[in-house]
Amino acid sequence: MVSLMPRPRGTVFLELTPKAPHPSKPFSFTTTSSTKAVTIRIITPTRLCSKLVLLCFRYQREKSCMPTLVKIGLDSDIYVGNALIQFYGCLGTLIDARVLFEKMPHRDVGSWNTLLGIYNYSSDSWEVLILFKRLMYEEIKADKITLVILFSACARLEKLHYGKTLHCYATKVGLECMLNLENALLGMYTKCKDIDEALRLFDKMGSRKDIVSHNILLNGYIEMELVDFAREIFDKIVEKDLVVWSSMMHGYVKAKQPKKTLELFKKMVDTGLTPDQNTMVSVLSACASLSNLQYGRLVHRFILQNNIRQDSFVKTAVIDMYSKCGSLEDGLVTFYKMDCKDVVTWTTMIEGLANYGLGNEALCTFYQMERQGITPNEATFVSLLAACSHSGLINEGCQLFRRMAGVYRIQPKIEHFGCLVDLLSRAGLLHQAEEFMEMIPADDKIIAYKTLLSACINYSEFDLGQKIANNMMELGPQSQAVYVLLSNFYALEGHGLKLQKQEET
DNA sequence: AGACTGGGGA
Repeated sequence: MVSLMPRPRGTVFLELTPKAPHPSKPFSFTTTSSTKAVTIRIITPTRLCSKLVLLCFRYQREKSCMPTLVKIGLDSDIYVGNALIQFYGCLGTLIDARVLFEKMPHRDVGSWNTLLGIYNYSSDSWEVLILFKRLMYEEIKADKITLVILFSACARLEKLHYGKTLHCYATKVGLECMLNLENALLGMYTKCKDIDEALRLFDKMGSRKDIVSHNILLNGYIEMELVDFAREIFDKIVEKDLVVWSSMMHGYVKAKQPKKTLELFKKMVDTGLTPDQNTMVSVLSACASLSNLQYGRLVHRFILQNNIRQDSFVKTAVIDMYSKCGSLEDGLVTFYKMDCKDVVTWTTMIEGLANYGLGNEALCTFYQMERQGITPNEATFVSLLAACSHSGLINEGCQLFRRMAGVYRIQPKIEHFGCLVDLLSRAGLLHQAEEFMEMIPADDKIIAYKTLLSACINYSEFDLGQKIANNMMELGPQSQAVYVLLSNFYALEGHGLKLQKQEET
């Protein structure tokens, strides 16, 4: 009836045949994965099917193996349908999920929630809002779970106003005093940076507040770069869990206080908690910004010794740590050993190579990435252009810049413009760089001008430098660094003019 | 029975 065939590389194939066991006859099976054994008792074919699907899902989520559903021959009902929607969603085949949803003869609010949930999970929050409209139109009664998903979607889209409207709706239907709904709401307010509203809600929640509520606020402060406020909340939490520790450690990484991250890490381990992969990413990142290879190696060894799962986040952080700590070799070894590299992993490696002045190797890595069908993003091009700039690959850099907009439809940002100006300036192609300035939006010009003016100083290009200096002055008052640069230029220009006059006489 | 709230990498 049911065959569960473990395949190499952790794949589990499930096959269900049309003839299900007799409904009255209990049916059970046991399966083992590398990490866990699961036993399920199933009574009806429907539940059998639905449980199997969810089992697949759990495997998927724990990433212990990749499930593939081969065939379901049972007549589907609403439960099977809901479970299948969920399953397809987790495999990332949203279209299948949607087709199934539309085909279902009967849908309950759970079906809607499942579909909303997978769109939300796949970061397609717009679709969540569109579907919600339809849900209201079809007069389905939204429940507390629907609203939780919606608040989460609003948070991601930073749709504060819409979220507030939903908040009123929740109050009206008497759903506002449920903890996880309030937490979702709190998350929405913090992610939309309405800290006043978040604090009001936080106070209103009174004793209902749990560790999740505190952590949401803590992360809100970190996001707003108020790491000391975050620390206050952190210190107030008596029984800190892994998530809270990780949040605070990440907060210090973000606030460029990596030493405090490492301090906290020590403290956390002393309290007897075993860190997980999320924690380790922040610790590795702290080592990277400290460029402390010794500590970095220690942390890497810690991960191996404690059997902490190395997912792509951890491995990417390891690569970054080794590259930034001066051991590109170790970074490369980790990189080549990885089998599922995503765009961030590739970008990290490209950046590592670029910083070692290995421009051609960085480009080769990029072409390899393209061949594997990974789509580069903004950050990838920043690393690539930096690689070209550091290695003087002028043609390649210009070509990549064109490809970024032409092939990948990525709007160049100041980082990209900066790299290209840098590239041209270093090569002494100052006039070309100046022409290029016209493409840069006014708000971003000053940074590029700084690069260009520095280059003018290096190449003693006084005329062009004068023009650029005038342009910079026209942009209005600037930071001190700009005036220092300008005065350097004028000092040199004066000096240069004197030299020229001496030559003339 | 299932759908939902807090942390991570360039």
